[in-house]
Amino acid sequence: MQIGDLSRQTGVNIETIRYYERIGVLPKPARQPNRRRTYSPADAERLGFIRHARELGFDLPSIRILLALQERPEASCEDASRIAQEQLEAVESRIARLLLLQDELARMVSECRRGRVSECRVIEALAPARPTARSDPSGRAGTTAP
Amino acid sequence: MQIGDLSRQTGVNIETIRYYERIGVLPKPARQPNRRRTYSPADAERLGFIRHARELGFDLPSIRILLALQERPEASCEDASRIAQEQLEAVESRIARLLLLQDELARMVSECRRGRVSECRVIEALAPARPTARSDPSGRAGTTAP
DNA sequence: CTACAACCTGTAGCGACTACAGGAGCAAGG
DNA sequence: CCTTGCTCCTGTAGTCGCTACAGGTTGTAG
Repeated sequence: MQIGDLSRQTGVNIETIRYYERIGVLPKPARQPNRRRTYSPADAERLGFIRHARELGFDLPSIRILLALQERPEASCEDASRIAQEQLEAVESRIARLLLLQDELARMVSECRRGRVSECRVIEALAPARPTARSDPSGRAGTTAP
Repeated sequence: MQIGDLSRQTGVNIETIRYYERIGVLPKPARQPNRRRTYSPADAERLGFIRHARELGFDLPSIRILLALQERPEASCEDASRIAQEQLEAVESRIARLLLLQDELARMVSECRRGRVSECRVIEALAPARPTARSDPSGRAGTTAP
């Protein structure tokens, strides 16, 4: 099977397949005499694994670890479950954060009376706390973005 | 106020501030004789606006539009509410997607008995449909045996 | 024979930053 | 005076996970 077949079979873009090979997430495949890549069903399985993991939001370093584990059936799956646990927590916190955003955006949108910018809740809600008469230029430090 | 003060006041990284200037999201500030950038409270407000919008997930092109609108109080806020509406929809669909992931990940993690990789639900769940010891996997997209 | 598809390599671009090299300016302390 | 240390400067390159292109070769069908 050559790269186009693999691409169709797994739904992964050809360029992405070559990219995965370049960064070592997929092994270098055998080549035909004309230098074209040849893949086995095992390669397709591996790529399917990668694809599914990407869809679940795992990053490529994590996927590397999961792939390495997958090849050692007798190893403990401690690492795998830790990675999945971390991913789950990351997803949960993203959800929590997005729910807050959703709230704020929904409020913005629903309160916008579609009049002039000067009365627009969307714009207003984005503006930082205004120095309404009183200024606080003490530059309270502290939270630098991580 | 110079760039470090602005950074502390808004919580935006110094490098990011310069980046925003480079791409024209922040206007080029006045300079002191020693070439250092000087910012006004209005700049801080603008940057605060940008930061908040970024936190809400707006991309920089959208933010550019919102900033331009903000400066024209008499304009209609139609664009602003449309952008916010789109952002809201994007957030909603991201939430929906993440809830599905959360489900799948939670199932993975909870079913993992922390034994060997060969029995690990995490790894198993990521693998694509296996041919489970079946002979003749001829079904798929004109593949030839390797 | 010609057209076209599929493949090849290598490089550059995306978005939104972040990091670093290598230097300048300035205040305080010795 | 000189050093130390801080902030700032410019310019460039790296991050992540792709995606797109240029410019070439090979294979296949009509």
